Amino acid sequence: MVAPPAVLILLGATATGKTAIAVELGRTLGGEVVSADSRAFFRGLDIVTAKPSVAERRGVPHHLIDCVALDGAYDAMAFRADVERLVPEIAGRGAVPILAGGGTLYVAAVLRGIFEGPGRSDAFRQALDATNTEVLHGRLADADAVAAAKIHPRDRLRIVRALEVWAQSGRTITAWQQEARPLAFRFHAFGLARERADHRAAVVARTHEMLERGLVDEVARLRGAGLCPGSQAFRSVGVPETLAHLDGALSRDELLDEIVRATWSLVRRQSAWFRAQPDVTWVDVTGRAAADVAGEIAATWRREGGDA
RNA sequence: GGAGGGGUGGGCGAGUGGCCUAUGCCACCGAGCUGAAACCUCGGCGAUGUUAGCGCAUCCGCGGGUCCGAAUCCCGCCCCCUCCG
Repeated sequence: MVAPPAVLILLGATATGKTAIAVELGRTLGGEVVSADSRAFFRGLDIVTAKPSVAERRGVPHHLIDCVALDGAYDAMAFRADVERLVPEIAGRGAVPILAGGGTLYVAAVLRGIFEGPGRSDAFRQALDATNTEVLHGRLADADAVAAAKIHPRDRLRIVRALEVWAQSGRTITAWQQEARPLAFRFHAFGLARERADHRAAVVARTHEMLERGLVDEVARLRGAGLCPGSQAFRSVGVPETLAHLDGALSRDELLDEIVRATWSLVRRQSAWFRAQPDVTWVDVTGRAAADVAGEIAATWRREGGDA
């Protein structure tokens, strides 16, 4: 019996340096990076998402970057399927699969698993458009009391999803969720932690850098290329803010402040989620070079026989 | 120098005699999250002194006063803004 492939997972909020550390790890361990960044999927979002350029990847193969059109859609189930396909391919080449990213739902879909019930139905959702959220919550309470108790009456997104699953399959989302299983690989998760003040400074520096690299021009170009408000790509930190700046609603300084604030808030949400994850080996990156951190992670990985 | 407006918790700002143990927003902090997740949602949160903590006391520019009761009314002072000289 062949042991399932081992996967190195690198968790880190925005601006913890995980992109550079993943590249270092790829070089030291002989690995390939699978991006779990919910924005790097989209073609065209380069500067706003601080996507690593080909030069920055330094010869380390990267997957799931630029795999979706700007106005396209992607979701956690698709991501899981991609990872399920990519990991054995990478391991088959004798390389270490390095799953790196800050997309919490996407990482969860792999680590915790995601149930295989019915997918999204736009027709179903449209039919609910006119109905008040609390009414929908009441309907959910009738169908699935457990889910209704867990989901706040005002959390429309999740209420709708639960009703959608119920309507399409005749089974409750609660029942489905219990069947979710992690992908059948061996995982070792490393989390990158950074002291708050230092982390905050990194967010500011990163935002300055984006502006210098041409954030405003990039977003202007994307608007011309059909970036529309309803799309997933539009909902990226920095995009709405920059559009407001292009329309004259924000000065350049205000734009900077707004992006820093939105990014920080993202960092906090990501951190809260990662913090709650079990079985994560935490590594403090404060004030350290990427190579140094990667060296520590690689050593632990080898010691624990990650690829044994 | 004259006339008017204003000083409220980290920021903006409401409150103009008792319901102020000061609304709201922002920032900040925490939490939830199972096919949009960089989404969506909920909670906490003024200052100082004192205390192990619960708590208690004081604080709405500063100092007095009126009143049973003052962020709110009166007097004085300080500071800011606008206009006139």
